[in-house]
Amino acid sequence: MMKYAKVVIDAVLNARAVPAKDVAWDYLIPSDLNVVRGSCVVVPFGKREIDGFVVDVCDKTDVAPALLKPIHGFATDFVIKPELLDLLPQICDRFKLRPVDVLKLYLPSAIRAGKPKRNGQRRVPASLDKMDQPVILNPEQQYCVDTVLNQPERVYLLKGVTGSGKTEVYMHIIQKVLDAGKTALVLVPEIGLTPQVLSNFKARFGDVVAMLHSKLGGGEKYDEWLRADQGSARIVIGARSAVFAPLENLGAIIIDEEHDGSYQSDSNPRYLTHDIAIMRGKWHHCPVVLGSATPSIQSFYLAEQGEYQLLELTKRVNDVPLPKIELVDMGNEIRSGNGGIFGTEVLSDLIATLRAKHSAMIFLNRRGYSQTVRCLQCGWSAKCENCDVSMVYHKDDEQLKCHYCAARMPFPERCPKCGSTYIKHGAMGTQKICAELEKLLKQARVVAPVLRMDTDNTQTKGALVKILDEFAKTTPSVLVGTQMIAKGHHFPQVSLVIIVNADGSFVADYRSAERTFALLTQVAGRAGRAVGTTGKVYLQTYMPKHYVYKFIQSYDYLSFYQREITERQATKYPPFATIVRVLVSGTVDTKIIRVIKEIMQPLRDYDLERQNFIYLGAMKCPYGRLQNKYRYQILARIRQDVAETTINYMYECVKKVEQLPLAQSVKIFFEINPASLS
DNA sequence: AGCACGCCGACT
DNA sequence: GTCGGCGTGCTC
Repeated sequence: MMKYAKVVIDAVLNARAVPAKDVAWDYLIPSDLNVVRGSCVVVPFGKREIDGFVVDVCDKTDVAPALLKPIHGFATDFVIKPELLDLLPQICDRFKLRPVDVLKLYLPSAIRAGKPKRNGQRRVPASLDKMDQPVILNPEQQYCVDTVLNQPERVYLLKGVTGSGKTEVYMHIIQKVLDAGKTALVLVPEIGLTPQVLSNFKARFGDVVAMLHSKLGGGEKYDEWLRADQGSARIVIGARSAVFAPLENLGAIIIDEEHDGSYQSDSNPRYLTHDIAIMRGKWHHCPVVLGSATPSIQSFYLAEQGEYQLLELTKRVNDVPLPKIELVDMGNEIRSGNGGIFGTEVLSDLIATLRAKHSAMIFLNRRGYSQTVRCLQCGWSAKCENCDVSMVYHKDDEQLKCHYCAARMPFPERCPKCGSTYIKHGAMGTQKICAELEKLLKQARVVAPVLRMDTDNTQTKGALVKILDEFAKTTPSVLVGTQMIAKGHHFPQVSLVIIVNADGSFVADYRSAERTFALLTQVAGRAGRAVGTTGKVYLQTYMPKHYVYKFIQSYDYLSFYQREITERQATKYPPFATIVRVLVSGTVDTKIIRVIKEIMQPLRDYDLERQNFIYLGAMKCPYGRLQNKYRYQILARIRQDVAETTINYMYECVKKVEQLPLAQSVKIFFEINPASLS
């Protein structure tokens, strides 16, 4: 009997063809090709040859026989696992994505393209001795492991303070999963995916560990993927995109530091790692463990509602006390005549710490030398010509850089507008802190190297490890850095942490307090992780009365959560509402505005009838132009009880407008609970 | 995206 | 007459 394949094609189609672009196309399966559900094939399409994904194989078709063409061959030998194909409709519906975009996540083009030729050696260490033995668990840890293994069909929220041994809990669960002949998926934040994490797992589990993340080179990525796909790697460790890892027979899925923002993708296709992990967990009847010292408000709420089961680790392994956090009122410092970077007491303590041969970490939530460059005479400031943002001075190469596009310009010696030489750096970045600090230490006659770590000097492979190694082996020394110094690294010799400007992570969005709490708690946790020392943390702020600092200082997650969830309920923000953002961008702003109006009209009518929206509005984006494209958005806050139907209606409206000739030169993005509104 | 088809004005 | 502009529609 003749066999037919339903093929989702990977072709960029004209907006006018939208009714067709979301569906599968029928093709004949030649008898000599073993095409199965999940095959990735090459098919003729018009006069072209394109890649396509076989989502079904059947023995009848509605298409006239004369129109049918045969599949030409395979794009790759990899076959998408049945589980992931089963989840395809669910994932598309949840995030309002096109099937082809999700299929491409399942089988990324780097993998489809095959193994590139490479000259280098395999970078991922092939094997390590199994030097590392399982640690005996404390009763709390053991209880967590037993609960997860005894009731596998659940989602767990594992809340444990820094240093309470969450990793050991994960490892014990994974060991049992392997013993049962199953596989495990371990997801970590992008920034936390260091060689250390991998080598810890390799040391415990040996060669069955594979690593998958976007920074791997083509050849390595292919190798690791292949090992997971064929089953020779039974544990996959990876960042966000590894949630689609081709593992069969999953026995556990772990999301470490589940509150981390990198689990939500910020470019298309946008999805939330937790949701995918939970769908896979359901399919495999396996547990999903979300671990964090500072769970996201969303996850803790779901645990409170009984959707997830809460497990807690309250004791720090080794009973090391948590560092003492002191708030420093920087407004006060200025009023008493100290206009420097550090509070008076902070600086003297830093010097004392270094003299006592301990090291220190200085945390700043911003990269570059200074945020803005301004002429004091005429007020000119350096703005990117393609984007509505200020350019940032980078000292390494004496350049002003735009952080949103490739624009660069040399630091002007004279103001381009009025010619004056009074050009001032505004707020500080890591580079400026380093320079200032070196001066201060010299004055105090303290000999300690100042190391810097941020996204600028860790782009090249191995750079990050090199800085960390140097910091670890040089005592005393100071490490100045952004977010990335906060994650996971363990430095026993650090007894002091300074958070230069705690307020830096506040931006106007409903999650800023949550983000600040998680980030600063984690930063604080870097101090005093060694037995016998009590660490100290200075938190410099201009808002010392802000509630988030009170709760950070007392390490009181629960009270923080209570306050936050009460506020969200009162103000109707997630999880008590769902936010939808429709972003429209393009080069002609009048067209964008017309598209926005077309989408808005039916939504306004819909709202008049039903009042499903707590808020509905259209506006220019905070960054109204990026990479020379204008950006406007529709923001909707939807009552939670009608969220699903309202989101579906909004999506229908967007799809309709997308088909209009008017929308042909603009791009429309549809996001549910977006991570950023800029 | 490409390509074909078809309906108009401008030309050897 | 017919050459070629691009608006419209289709690709299993």
